[in-house]
Amino acid sequence: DQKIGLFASMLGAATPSERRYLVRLATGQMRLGAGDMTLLDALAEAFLGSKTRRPPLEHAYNISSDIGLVARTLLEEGVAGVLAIPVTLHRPIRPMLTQRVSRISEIPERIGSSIIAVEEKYDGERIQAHKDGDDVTLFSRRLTDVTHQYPDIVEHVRQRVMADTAILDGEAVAFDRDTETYHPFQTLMRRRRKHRIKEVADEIPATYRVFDLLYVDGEPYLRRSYPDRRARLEAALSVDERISSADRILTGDLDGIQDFYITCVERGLEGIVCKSCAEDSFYRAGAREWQWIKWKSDYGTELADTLDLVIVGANAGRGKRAGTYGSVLCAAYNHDEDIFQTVCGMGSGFSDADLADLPRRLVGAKADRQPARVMVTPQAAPDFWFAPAQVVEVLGLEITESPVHTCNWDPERRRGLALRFPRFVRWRDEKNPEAATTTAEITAIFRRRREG
DNA sequence: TCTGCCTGCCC
DNA sequence: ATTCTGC
DNA sequence: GCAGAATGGGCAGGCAGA
Repeated sequence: DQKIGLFASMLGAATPSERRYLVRLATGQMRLGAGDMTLLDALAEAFLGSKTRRPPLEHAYNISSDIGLVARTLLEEGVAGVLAIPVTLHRPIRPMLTQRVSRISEIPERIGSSIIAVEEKYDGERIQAHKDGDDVTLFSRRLTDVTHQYPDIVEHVRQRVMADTAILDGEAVAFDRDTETYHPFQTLMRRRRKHRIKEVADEIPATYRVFDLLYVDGEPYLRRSYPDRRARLEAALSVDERISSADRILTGDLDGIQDFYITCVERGLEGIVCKSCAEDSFYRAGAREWQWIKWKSDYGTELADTLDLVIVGANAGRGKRAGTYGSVLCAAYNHDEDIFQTVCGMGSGFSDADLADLPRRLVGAKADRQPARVMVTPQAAPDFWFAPAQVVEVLGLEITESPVHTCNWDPERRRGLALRFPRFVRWRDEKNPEAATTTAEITAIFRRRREG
């Protein structure tokens, strides 16, 4: 009520144009067209005369993650001051990201190194750990402080990193000792909490798989080569069951990459990350460049399972999709019951032309209310309903358990199955809705992966 | 007090 | 996360 | 190729309303 009163008085005092932006702010509809990089361009333009002078500012930002600090330092001390901003413990470094390719054979072509390190890729949470004596801070990929969420990792970094100060980069995962397999990502995410952290940490212990070293014993390591950083990392780690460096191989060719990839997938891992071992294989904070390339099982569609799903609903688009559909609700066919059960929404993978085409394709199936043969939970209920008619090919990474999608719905557990990372591939106009992928087939895919 | 919806942040 | 598009 | 902005599933947690 306090908030409402305050906001009401702000709206009352505002001009019509101000009101528009206040409402957009409150409803999360604000689009600035300016992210952090555009802000840095603006700083360079304003204080250094041209946005071509962004690089030193960008570097300081990449190692400090604090655009306010960069701006303040630039104003007070000029470029020299910005260049002197050091890597600082407990101030996160922007994580280096991985590039993607559409064929695995592109990896050796683009990586720019004859020797390639191939590391396991884990489906967990990216964690940057700062060790400052006994004082440990953990940061998530988007640099929020998650120290309190992982008391077990804090303790392991404290005890098993044999350096007084260090910054590590790695992945928190939930490894099940009994089955010798990694828990699904969803299980690890139960650790993202404020309360009852201790109990859940005991129930789902985290393992820290470290793959990089950015700073050690007072020295920044960003501009050392990957092989040097890795060697120093291994020297500093006193490995045990809950903290270790990422498993990897070194290879010189595509066959080596492919072999390791296959063993990773067979062991239930998400994929691989290939890393350049060249002289200039520095840690490029904040960058997504060709020194690191990832490969996951859904990238090469030949091996991946694509699903043919039926459109049963759509949601109104926002922003640049305002006025048309932003996403569609997709369902599989339950042959036994002759009904359609939802598997995912889908709004990615559409070109602007596909999107423009959507209303025309769907208009004939438009329904006033939920069609009788369509089963949907309240959380997944769409803005617009369609009778099952249009079939579409959908690509995704994997099938997961779902509290909102009704495919293979278990009324006892109130859970169905959903597709993770769904995206549009193409229309399947020649298919009838009853020829879509069945809920039984999706269930089989889920079980096959889950039970090896 | 309990439930459902919405947001924020992981991927 | 994935994907598309304007610059 | 970069930067930005569309969009996905899921979990925890806060808050409004039953």
